[in-house]
Amino acid sequence: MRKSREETARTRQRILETAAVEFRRGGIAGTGVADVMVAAGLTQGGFYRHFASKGALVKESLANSFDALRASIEDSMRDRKGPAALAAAIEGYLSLDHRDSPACCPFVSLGSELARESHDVRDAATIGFTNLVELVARNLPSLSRGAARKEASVIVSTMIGALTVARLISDKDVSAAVLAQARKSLFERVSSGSGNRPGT
Amino acid sequence: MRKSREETARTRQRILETAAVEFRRGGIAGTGVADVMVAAGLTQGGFYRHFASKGALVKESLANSFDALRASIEDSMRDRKGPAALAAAIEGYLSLDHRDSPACCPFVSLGSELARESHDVRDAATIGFTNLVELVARNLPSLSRGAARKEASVIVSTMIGALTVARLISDKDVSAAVLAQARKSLFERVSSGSGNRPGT
DNA sequence: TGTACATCAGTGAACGCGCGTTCACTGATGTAC
DNA sequence: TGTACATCAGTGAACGCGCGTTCACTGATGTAC
Repeated sequence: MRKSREETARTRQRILETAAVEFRRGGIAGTGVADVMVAAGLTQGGFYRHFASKGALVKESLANSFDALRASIEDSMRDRKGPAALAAAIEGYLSLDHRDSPACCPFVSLGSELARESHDVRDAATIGFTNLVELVARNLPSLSRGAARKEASVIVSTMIGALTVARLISDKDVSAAVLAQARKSLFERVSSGSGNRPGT
Repeated sequence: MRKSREETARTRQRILETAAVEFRRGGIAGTGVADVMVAAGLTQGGFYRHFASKGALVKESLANSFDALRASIEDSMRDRKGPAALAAAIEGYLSLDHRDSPACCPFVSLGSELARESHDVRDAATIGFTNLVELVARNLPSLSRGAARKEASVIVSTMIGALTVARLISDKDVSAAVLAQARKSLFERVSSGSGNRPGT
């Protein structure tokens, strides 16, 4: 039953992409190697032909998730720039669809679990967060580079916090209101150009 | 080895308080009944004299954690009022000490896990969040009741988001910077009284 | 180009291990008289 | 108030079960000549 090199590479990629979604859906601790393999249409025994351990899969699939998040936000900005690009990104990120998606932002779907992961995984998270901050800062042209980064850090923190809260709350009205208020506040913040006097 | 009624009640309370800390330290999925019992100075067999299941312990101990969070924030406000009270609360919440504490805010230490918990637990989380929003809103006297609640929802979301990010990031400088920028932004936001024009 | 053999992707069953839960047992506490 | 018995908090071992990982096996693919 040996497969060709190309098929082996495709299988590995399929496991990786399946895992990225399954970990976000069920949590890292809550998703087993067998769950991932069955979801990828395989049996668990074959897993170790592709990865050395569950930890290796976690590390690699999360790095992919962070990249995919950045790509998804860049995509939501399309060819807009400045406040219009940020507004589009915020609208998509703080939407009910994103909240209810199994492929939700990894900082939100895995936030508290990531804090207990290996240094490797948390290094990938650091890069992922820094990339998001850069992406937002690039669209705050009225601020200096340093000030834009600081402002962007707060904007991204608010987005992650609001979506985290919206997902864990059981009351659908409160949840939708948390998203709506964060959207409104961030819209005003990015359109006023500078938020509330970021300095130094 | 039967114990008196008072001692039984004290033991139950001890298990509850131990569990509240252990779940926040190691996660719900990552903390076993035996871990909690050993940390409480007991053996695992005795657990079921006090609780029907691990789920029942989770529900009850998390409700306690949400109450303890409110009490802790109220305590950090002491007898201050308005912006001064909020500044004190923000400073304590977004501190390095709080970030590194095993008894960290449950919305942060368990955020992504809570989204997958039972409706009961998430109901408790809804009440816990609403209570924090009320506490903050009460100290925004320049705004109408409704506007203050909306503003408070964004402030609390930002606090939770910034602390979540600060905990999962491996780079200590970036982590400290995320907290510092959120503190600065929120200080300005609460001292200006209205943030950025909350409406409706 | 064709043949013979080595490789290895994937299967399905098995392995320890730790988990939540149960249980027989103990002896101090609570209750009935 | 004192006595006899029932209750039950806590112990320590055991139970299934699911997990991550390993392994013998298969047969198609890759390689050496």
